[in-house]
Amino acid sequence: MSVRVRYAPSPTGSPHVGNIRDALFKHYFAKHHRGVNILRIEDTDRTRYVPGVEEEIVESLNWLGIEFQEGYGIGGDLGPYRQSERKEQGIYAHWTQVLLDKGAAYKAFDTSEELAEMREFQQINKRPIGYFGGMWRDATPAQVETAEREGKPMVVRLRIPRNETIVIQDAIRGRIEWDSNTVDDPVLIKGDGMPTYHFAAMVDDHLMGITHIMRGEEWISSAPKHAVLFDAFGWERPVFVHCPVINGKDGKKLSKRHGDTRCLDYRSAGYLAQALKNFIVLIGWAPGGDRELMTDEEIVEAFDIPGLQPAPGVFDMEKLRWMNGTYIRQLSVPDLVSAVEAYVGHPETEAYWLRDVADDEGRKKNEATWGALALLRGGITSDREYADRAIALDQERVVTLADFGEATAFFFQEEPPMDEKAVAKWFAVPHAAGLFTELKAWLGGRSSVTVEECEAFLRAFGERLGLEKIGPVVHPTRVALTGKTVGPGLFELMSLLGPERMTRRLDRALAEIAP
RNA sequence: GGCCCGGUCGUCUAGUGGUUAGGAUGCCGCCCUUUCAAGGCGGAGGUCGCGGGUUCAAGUCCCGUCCGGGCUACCA
Repeated sequence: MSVRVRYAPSPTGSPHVGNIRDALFKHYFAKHHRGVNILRIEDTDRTRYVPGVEEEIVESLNWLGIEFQEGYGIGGDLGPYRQSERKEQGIYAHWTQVLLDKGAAYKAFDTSEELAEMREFQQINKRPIGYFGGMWRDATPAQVETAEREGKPMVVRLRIPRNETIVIQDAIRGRIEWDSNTVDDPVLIKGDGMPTYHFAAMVDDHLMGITHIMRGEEWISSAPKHAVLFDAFGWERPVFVHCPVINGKDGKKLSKRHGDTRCLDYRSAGYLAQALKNFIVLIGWAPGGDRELMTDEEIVEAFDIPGLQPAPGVFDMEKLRWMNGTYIRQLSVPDLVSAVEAYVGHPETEAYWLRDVADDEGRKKNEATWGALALLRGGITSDREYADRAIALDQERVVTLADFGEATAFFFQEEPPMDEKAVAKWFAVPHAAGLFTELKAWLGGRSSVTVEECEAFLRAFGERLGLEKIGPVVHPTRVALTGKTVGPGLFELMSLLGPERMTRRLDRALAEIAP
């Protein structure tokens, strides 16, 4: 039988890394088995519904190249793929009635106050907390009829069998069992007529032919309810695959301060989709052996249940940064420049760096980052070839796409800011003025210089000075030309800057030495 | 409180009874070198949560225990 899985987000907020990892596992699992991945929107909680999130979910998924063969926005024979629409079609009402007719579910008319009271009582008496029947599980038809006539609030609950052992077979953890007396009767249909996750997801999973219920391990506790539901219908249970979750550095669920960033913010921050995917898939899954850097094809080939880890993992930002850097370095120059061009040109990039942040220092840094990026964007429009070559020169020196702003800034600034300490150190060497003057003279009249010519000139100058190492010649020149002590190879950068720009910068340096 | 899941360097992990417990990241050092990176080489970092067993042999099997986490909603 062909594998069918589903990614079923609730549109209650922007997709974060945890959600995306879930989607990623299903994507690779389906591809590995040449099966089907379905996108289903679970919008049964109207109180938490956030408009516009569906679009962001789709955009996040598209950015990462997570594929679906069926579902919301794609289509398929088993739609609709949005649960609120399925509810409108009466799908859940129909299957609720089936359960009611079988006696596998029952109507309950407790008020929320009564429920709260019940829980309080259970807490005080140290009893298991939950709905284990109340007065409605075994109410007579007459009592139910009266309650309905009085218009009391009603929910439908699943009748969990008592005094039994409920066993599920988890594909990662093996056999898991519960005393059915510790499993309470879950609500299937809420007071507003909407189905709960427990009901809608399981009914849809069956109707959509889902073969593997892959989900986070936080669902293990509800698994017996779901198993009982499948059994009550007489449906074959899918394979349960409870995947480990991603935790923050504190070992707890991912939170804002621990890297649970909005998925698309990684794009805005300059991460490559492929790097993020490779990194995230490796949390909670390993291909065996020492493999880490993998192409998408290799991951598809290797991804399967045996590599899934039972223990949750921690999101390590530093390792993501390393991986992103190696992915940037692996890009061909044409691919690199188009990635950078797309990045600086994306409206969300600017919005990301310029958005409100609480601390002052952080905001200033972000503004500076965007300032440099905007400079690069301007450079690309005014002289694309020049900009592209500048980008290529910094490929080895960045971790994210955003780093290209700062790294290439001096190429576009008419008067790059000078690092004062560097000026103090390198403009003070005795040969500085002579070096700049000679270089200027050498440049005079030329329209361009090659890397080799620059190197030859500076080496010759060094030799005339009797220098063994070329450092004392290189460093002052670098500072004069870029204002900085770090950056791409000096000869390469000189060739790209060209005689005109260099001459102006040398004039400025000379003025600095002897005002 | 109850139920359930988990536990190998800080972190991600390899490991399926016999390995000096391996790799990656991060950290430190050296080399290369015009700087910073990148790259190469090396180092520190693990009593495999702990305690008992079983076995000639245990990270690997069994029992107990501790710690962490999840659920305990008419949220998902």
